[in-house]
Amino acid sequence: MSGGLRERTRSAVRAQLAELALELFAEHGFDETTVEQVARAAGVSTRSLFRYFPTKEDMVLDSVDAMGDAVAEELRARPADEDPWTSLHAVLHTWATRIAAAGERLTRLQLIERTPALRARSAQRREEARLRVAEVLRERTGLDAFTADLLTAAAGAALEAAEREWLRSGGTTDHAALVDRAFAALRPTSAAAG
Amino acid sequence: MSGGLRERTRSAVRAQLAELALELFAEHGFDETTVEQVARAAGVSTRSLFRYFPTKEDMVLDSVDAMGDAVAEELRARPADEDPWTSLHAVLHTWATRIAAAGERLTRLQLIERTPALRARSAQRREEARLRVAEVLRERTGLDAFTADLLTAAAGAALEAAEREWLRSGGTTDHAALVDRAFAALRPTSAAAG
DNA sequence: ACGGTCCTGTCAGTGAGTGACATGTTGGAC
DNA sequence: GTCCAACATGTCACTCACTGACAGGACCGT
Repeated sequence: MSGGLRERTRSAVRAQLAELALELFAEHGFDETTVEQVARAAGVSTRSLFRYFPTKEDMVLDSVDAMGDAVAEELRARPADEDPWTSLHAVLHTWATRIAAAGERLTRLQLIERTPALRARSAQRREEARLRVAEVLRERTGLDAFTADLLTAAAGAALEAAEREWLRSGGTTDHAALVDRAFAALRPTSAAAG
Repeated sequence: MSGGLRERTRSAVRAQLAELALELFAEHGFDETTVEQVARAAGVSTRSLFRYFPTKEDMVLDSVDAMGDAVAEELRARPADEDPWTSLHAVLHTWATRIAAAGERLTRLQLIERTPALRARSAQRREEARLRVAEVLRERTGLDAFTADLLTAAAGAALEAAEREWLRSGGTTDHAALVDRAFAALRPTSAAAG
C-alpha cells in the first residue's frame, strides 16, 4: 500500500507504542503517567518517543484525526445533487458503523472523556478535521462559507452527542442508530439554502 | 456587590493583569511571550501571576466562561412552557447583543483564533459551560439526557458558526443577526421531542 | 497598637517538549 | 556481496509552564 519498508516499519512501531501508551494511561491515568515511564516500558528513550508523537496527547489521539481525511474523501464521493445534510449524515453514519466494530475504541474514548487535556486536544483535532470537511462541502455544493461552516458544525454536534450517549450506555447501544436520531432531529430547514 | 475590600482589590488586580497580558500576547504572539515577560511587565513575580491565573491560557480566557453561568441563569428565567430551542435562541441572542458592545472582544477573539493552545482551552471551557446549561435545560423541561445534550451542542454549534462568520467579517456584521440566521437554519423538527 | 490573615517573593523541583551532535543500522542501488 | 547515504536512536543541555514549601511583610478589623 504505502511505499518503502522503512515507512511501514515506522508506522508499525508507532502503532505498538500507541497501544502500550494507551494501556499504561488507562491503568494509571494519563496525568499520573509520565512520558518517561512510557518510554522505559517501551524500551526507548523519551527523545525517540517524541520523534513518533509530537505530544503526549497524540499517543492516544492518533486514530481520531484519521477520521477527518476519511470523511472528507467519502464526502467527495457522494452524488453531486444530494442535499448537504443527507451527505453528511450518510458519511458519518457509515463511519459510526465502521468504528463501532473496533473494540479498543471504548477504552480510548473513556480515557479521553475523563482526561481534560485529552478532551481539549481531541476537540482541537476534530475542529481541524471539520474545517477540511467544510472546505470539501463548499467545493462540492457551492454553498457560502457561513452555511458550510454551520452545517459541518451542526453535523459535528450531532456526531458528538451520539458519541456521548453511546458512552453513557457503556458502548451497549447502536452507535449508528444514535447518529441517525441526532441527524434527524437537527435536519436544517430550507432556510439553510439561503 | 461582592464582599470585602481585599476581594475587590484582588479582582481589580486580576483584571489589570489580564489586560496587560492580552496586550503583550496580541502584540508579540501568545506562544512567543513567556509568563516571565508578562510578570516583569506587570512588576510581579511569576509565582504571583500563577496565584491569579491557574494557567497561562486563563489570562486570556477568564471572561469566556463567565458566559456559562450567565447563560444558565438566564435560561432558568425563561417561561416554563417555551420550547427549548426558542429558549436557547433567545438567551444566546441577547448574550450576543450584549458582548458585541464590548470593544476589546475582537482583539481577544482574533488572538484565540490564531493560537491553537487558546482554541483548545477555550473549547474546553465552553464544553464545561455547555454541560451546565444542558443540566438546567433538563431540569426545566424534563427532556432526556440525550436530547438536552444534543440541543445544547447544536446551539453551541450555531453560536460558534455565527462567531466565526463575525470574525471573518472583521467584526463589522451584526453578531446577533448571525445568531438568528444560524438558529433559524438549525431549528430541530418535532422529532427532537421523541 | 496588635494579632492573625492574606499577599508576595524566593527557592527548589517536576515534567513536557526541543535543538544539536554523535553513533549506530540498514535499505537499496550497483 | 559491497558500500554509502539516509534514517533511527541515544545523550546532553536547555527552555518553559507550573507547583509546593517556607518566610517576611503588608494590612484589615478590633
